[in-house]
Amino acid sequence: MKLKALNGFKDTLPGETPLWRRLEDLARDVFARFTFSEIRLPILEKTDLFARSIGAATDIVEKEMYTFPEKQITMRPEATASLLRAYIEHGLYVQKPVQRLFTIGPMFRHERPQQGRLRQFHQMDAEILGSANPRVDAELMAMGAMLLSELGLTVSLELNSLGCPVCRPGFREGLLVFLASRQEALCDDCRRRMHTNPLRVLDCKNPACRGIVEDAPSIQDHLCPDCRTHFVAVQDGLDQLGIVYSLNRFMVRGLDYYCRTTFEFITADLGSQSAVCAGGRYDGLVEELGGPKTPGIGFAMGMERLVLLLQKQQQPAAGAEVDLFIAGLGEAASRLCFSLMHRLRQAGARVMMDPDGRSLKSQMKQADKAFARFVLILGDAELERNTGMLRDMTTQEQQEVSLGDTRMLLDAIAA
RNA sequence: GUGGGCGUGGCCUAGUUGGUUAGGGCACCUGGUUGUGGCCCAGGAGGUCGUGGGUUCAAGUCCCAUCGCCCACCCCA
Repeated sequence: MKLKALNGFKDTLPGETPLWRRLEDLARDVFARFTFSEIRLPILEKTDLFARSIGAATDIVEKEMYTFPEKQITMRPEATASLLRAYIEHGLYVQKPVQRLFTIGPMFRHERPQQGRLRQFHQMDAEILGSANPRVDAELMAMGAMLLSELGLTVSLELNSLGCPVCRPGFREGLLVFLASRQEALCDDCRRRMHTNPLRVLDCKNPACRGIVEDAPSIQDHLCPDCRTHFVAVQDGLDQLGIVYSLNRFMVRGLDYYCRTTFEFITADLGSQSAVCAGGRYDGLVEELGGPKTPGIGFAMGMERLVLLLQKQQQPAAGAEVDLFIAGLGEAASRLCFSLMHRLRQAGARVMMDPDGRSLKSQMKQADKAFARFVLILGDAELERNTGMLRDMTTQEQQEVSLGDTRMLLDAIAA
């Protein structure tokens, strides 16, 4: 085999697209209930946009981006940066005080692929811009929870607050002191992480590190009054909506722009790629990118991960995608079938035929495999009378119908 | 970037201590009386055994290299 897709890039074959459709359709429906509007964004942006928003020192920006260096442009590794760029560029903030936006599409990161992680992957992103009210934090999480629940998935919600520029630096220093005192016992990665991003040590999966981190200071005890109030109110909002969650003081974010509320919906069924939806607040980011001071919060859902989970649950059999299969016997009949098929399609029916005019038995088999609900058989006998034999594939009943009036035929197969 | 595993027709796979035309299942095609599906039966098409070297009288089966894929770490959705 010579030509193949690139490593980490996958075709979604016809057998899988119904599941993707179901996911997208339900997501659009739930987002609509929460009065989110769709925004569609380009895949290429200036490299600088991502460096400034995600953080120049993050792994994503340092080594995982698909960049055309000579042009200084990059294929987006996530959607929030692009969305905020569009928000600022088009002055959406003057149109209404609070914007609720979602976008669905491919993202690109040059990582080593593994289960639930591709180089081209797809996310559904939802963002609320223009309100710092903890109520919208709860609302956004409720929306994620509703979608996941209606997909039939069992996930748990974990919540934390990362503080803000007022309180986080102090916590970070305290944490650093603590870690330095125990660094002999930390894993190699964490000794390195201590200096690049000490908060990351908190969610190291190494058992030894986990044990140490148990005794580390908690961000939740070091929030400034404003962040503390906000955090409490977020929890109150979740409680009001009946959203179950658990506090996780070890959960941090990989991207630089997050502050205050952070959350993840976690599954136990996907190996190490356990987060199917993650997000948080980023109150300083719009301003950082040159827009007005605007609070914001959002989440991203990994669609491949959701599809993997959906595939693990029992799937109902594929429904009929064909209303009518027209089986013609002989060239003359096939000619008639061809034009009849087109007229029925114009009238809205889903119709197919065998272009090669195989045996009737073969055509019946094809109709069966296509889950056609009806087969219309046209042979010499029917030709003479301008009729067709209409067979209901589920009841096996047949009746001769006139071809003179397509309306009647349509009614027959619509029943 | 670092580990581990695996590469046999479209898909899943059997292939003994290297030995005659590489088997099977699914899917596909054609039939099983004259114009009829889902079951069953028969027949058929489809494979340079990832690739390139090497050892050998002989390699899918051993050795080396190379490419590819998967899983895990890292990171993240």
